Amino acid sequence: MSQYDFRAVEKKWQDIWDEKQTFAAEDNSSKPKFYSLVEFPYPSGAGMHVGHIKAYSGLEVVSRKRRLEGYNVLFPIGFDAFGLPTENYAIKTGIHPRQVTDNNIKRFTSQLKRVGFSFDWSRVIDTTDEDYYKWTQWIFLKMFENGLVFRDKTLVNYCPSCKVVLSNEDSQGGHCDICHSEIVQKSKDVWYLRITQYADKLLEGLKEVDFLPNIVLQQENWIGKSTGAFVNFSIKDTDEKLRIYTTRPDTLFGVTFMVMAPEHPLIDKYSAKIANMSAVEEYRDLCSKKSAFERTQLVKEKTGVKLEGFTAVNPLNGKEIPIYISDYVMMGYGTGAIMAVPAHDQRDWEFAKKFGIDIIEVIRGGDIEKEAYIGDGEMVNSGFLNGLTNKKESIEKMAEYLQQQGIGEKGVQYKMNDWAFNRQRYWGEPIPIVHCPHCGMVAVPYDELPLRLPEVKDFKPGTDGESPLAKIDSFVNCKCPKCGGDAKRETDTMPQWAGSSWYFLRYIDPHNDKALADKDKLKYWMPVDWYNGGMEHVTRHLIYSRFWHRFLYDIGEVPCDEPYAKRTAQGLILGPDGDKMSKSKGNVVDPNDVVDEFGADVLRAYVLFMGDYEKAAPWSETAVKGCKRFIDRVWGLLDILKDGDEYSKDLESKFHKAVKKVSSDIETLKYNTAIAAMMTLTNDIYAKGEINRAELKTFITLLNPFIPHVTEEIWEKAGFEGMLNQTSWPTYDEAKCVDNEVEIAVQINGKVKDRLVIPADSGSDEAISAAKELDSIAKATQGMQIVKELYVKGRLVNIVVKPL
RNA sequence: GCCGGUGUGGCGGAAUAGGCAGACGCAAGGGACUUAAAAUCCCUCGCAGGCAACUGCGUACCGGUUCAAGUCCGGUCACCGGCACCA
Repeated sequence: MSQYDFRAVEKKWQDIWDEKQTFAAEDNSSKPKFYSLVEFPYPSGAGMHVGHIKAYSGLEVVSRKRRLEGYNVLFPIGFDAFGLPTENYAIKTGIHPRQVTDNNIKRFTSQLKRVGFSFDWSRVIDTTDEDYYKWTQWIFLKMFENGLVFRDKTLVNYCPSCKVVLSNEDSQGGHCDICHSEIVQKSKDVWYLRITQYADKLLEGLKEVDFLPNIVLQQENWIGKSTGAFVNFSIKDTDEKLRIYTTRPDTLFGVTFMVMAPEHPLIDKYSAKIANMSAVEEYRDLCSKKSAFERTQLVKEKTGVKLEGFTAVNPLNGKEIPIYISDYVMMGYGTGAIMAVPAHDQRDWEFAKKFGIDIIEVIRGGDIEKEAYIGDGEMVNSGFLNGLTNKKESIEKMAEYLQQQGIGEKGVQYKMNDWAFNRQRYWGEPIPIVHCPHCGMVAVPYDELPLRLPEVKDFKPGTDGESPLAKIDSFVNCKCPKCGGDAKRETDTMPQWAGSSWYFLRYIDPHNDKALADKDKLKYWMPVDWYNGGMEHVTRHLIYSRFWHRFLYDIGEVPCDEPYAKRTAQGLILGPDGDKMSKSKGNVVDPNDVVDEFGADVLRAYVLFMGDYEKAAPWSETAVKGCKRFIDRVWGLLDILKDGDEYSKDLESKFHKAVKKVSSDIETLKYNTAIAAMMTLTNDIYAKGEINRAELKTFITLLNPFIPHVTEEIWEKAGFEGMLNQTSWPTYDEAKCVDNEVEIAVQINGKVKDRLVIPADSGSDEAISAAKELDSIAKATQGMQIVKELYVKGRLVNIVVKPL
């Protein structure tokens, strides 16, 4: 048989699949449906990365297997193309982002096709297409209509380098997600989506879906729900209340001071009452200059200023309590003020030590001279709570008391903040809102969507962080849709994450111009059965899109509350040096090079074989060759093909076992062991020296989802009918997975001494007596007392002996 | 600091439910074929000792449970990821 010409063969089948639309999903099918989704790529100028290939190859295998199992499979792809890298490239080169995006999409498409992924190419979407972002804007307006959009002037995360406001999700760790510059806090007018209103639903929804446990955990931590109580402290000589949130209301008797965030509004309101206002101003100034990073440095010492002449009253005992401002209290969480219980909170303890404030123990069990005691114990110095030892009970009792007395009430807090939703940039969806001097914020009417991005020459943001759109008078000036008077358009655009928050719905009906998707089609296809993507999206895209989808469910636009039934994540591919691949390190592997040199099948096999799918693994140039050898050996099977319409006796159980193993491994992301099992089977076949037609048929069907080109070619060359991808997945017989004979180990005191072949159905007695007949075992047990004998079926015999 | 995860040959990694540690692949060494190289095929391949049959040790470290531990329990260390003054 000739050498395998992968270039010609791969091109041939890719053209056939393309022409016949082999992998197009059917809309009105009676077959069971399977919707497998991979995260659509951002079409960057760098082209595809081997990481993309690994991310898509997992569900590619599942999708191909499902089709062979008789499912109607929707496995779509598209492009998430709005965003800063493209815009920055446009600023640098002067090429319009539209042009840049189109070029990059073209390039990505050809690269994806070269790998032979079985995407449904008739459903490709592009988030920057106006027929697409029309519906992104439509959803935004629906949210606006339902009170989920609001505008607020607050301190926000701001990237001085990108000149944009960022959400918390986009500035994790105090650094800009795009350029990694340090984030500063800036007071700005910001559009927010009220995602906190969905915090509980997002948390609850996690119980009904099949996500990897660490994904669930990360989302739970990000949402960060805590339960506790709000307490209103009176301010001495005023009618004002200082409202705080605490998770431990039961420690209220241990409060010796209060702390407010430096930005707390009460400070301005009562500046006249505060005797040392200049010192306060000085401290606030200092804080505002700190970056988010500096401010969250744990190691640094506690700082603060006592407010002179401005004190609170403990509602339980009427005691006067000093109030401080300190930047260890954040305006963005709770009420921006706390009651400090230094005996039982380490931060409060450090502050109290530094400022010489009393420390009152209310929970027994630690040494509060040395550090705060945060464990459980008996309540002391706490009036009606004294003697209680159960934390839950004392919290409950205090909360009830506060409620009765009208001083406070139970409450819930979340770490998650509302989603800062506008970006002062050009290459994004325009926010469809008009600012009218009479009517305020007015929605652009639905029938005027899409609100198109205007053509501009200059994409640079303004120096004061203003959107480039603000410079286009013809865009900005408009009439108010409500009163018809002169008005101005919002000039900010939506963040990168807008388009990807609902894209999986659009695949279902990508060309619909009446709705984001047809309801019957949504009903048939949703939810996504299996979604695979990166861990880096767990607290961003994955939470944002669940939020949007739950909102669409609440307004009756989609048929189910949770969009994704199952979510998995692949591990990174590291550079050959074991470091994360990056251009600057020069360790990036280009999938094109691999396809050129070894072929698409080799690339596909290798990314799945290289290690545990869920873990990071370094690329190895030489290991790729192992997959190349394997595929050549698979091709070589044509040379030793014999007739036969059932499995041969000596390979029968091996084939049944392989079908079983490969079938189950694909379902559990164990692609590496599935391929290993096929390699083992290949070795067995070569050891025998021949393969018959029945065996070959099963063999290449099992491998087809992994290496579709070469198996399809073998199918044709061997003279089987039709196309391999349109046949069916092999089945196995559990009874035939067992061999007639098994080799077991024979142990003395748990150490292997010998091996023995016995009939697989041997009983315990037969196995043990056969073991004892072995010379080596007879010798080892001679002169010994046999304490115990056991047989583990099909595994081993263990004889426990001790000296007589 | 808190929460998760991981730790197995020279390397990537296997190991059902507590049951033969190292499947499969890579690299390495030896051999065959070849004028030669590549490719291919065959053999060896956890460590230490021994001519050998064999013996001892071995899944990060220390201890425990068990006839039997990579797997279970207690403790320690290291690395990776997430959050990070969240009251």
